[in-house]
Amino acid sequence: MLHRPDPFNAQCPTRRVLDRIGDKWAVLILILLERETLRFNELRRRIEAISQKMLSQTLKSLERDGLIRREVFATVPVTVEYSLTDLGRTLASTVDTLRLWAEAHIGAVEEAQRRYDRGLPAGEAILPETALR
Amino acid sequence: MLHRPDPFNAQCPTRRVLDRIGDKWAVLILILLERETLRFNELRRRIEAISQKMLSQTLKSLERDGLIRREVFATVPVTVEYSLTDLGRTLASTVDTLRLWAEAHIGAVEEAQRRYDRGLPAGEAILPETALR
DNA sequence: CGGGATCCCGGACGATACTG
DNA sequence: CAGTATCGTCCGGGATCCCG
Repeated sequence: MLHRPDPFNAQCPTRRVLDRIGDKWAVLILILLERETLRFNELRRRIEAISQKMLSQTLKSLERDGLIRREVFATVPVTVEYSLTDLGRTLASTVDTLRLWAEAHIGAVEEAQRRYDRGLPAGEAILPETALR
Repeated sequence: MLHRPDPFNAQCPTRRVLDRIGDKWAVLILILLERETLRFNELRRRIEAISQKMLSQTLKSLERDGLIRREVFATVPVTVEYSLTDLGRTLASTVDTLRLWAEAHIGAVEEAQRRYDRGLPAGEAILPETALR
């Protein structure tokens, strides 16, 4: 690579990758598939409130990125299984730490929100004007 | 907590936290602030293509979540500095591993995309019908 | 069952102008 | 400098129908 990746440059490929990770549905799908291979409607049932359109669309782009594998079995009716590729597995484990963070710190976040909504006092100092710069 | 967090439940708070992380701008801001304290327009310049509206909006919700701290200095014109809170720092380091993943695997992702766009051969097996289930 | 195609709405987002 | 306010647009994504 001729120039180092810069996610803050709008054109940089790593920025696009970051944006994809930023997809809320993609994150949930990766976390689920890290645990087990699932079929389309199984994913649909597990991820509450996702529409079939978004599921199908998100699965397709994850497949395009080489993160998940799509296997079609010629049964009637047809069966389609989704699983992580090796590449996808490396990402999924990273993404799962985000889930762990969320579960561990959800309390602190909610408390911060309540304080902020009350009028953001407490914890945040009001700076003296002596601190001019 | 009475019931365990379930990010797949649309109402679960951890799901909302995950969605916030899913915010593309939030991720970039956290990564930048992990490195150093920055002022509003400094952030604006560094994050290419962000509008002042989105920056202001994202900063506000990050502050509300207790992830960043906003400090106003009574200079003329006024100076505002943004920095991570302790809570924000724990998240930022996790998020930064995503950036590292993106930089490390961007090549593999782009190659997968090219293959997919060519007609998704190579690597993906066409299953024999004998594998009926 | 696992989607694709179409229609359509609301909210996200950008551009611009104004202010303390 | 660091925002807020207003407006207008665009498109993400839900709903629905259909098909192999």
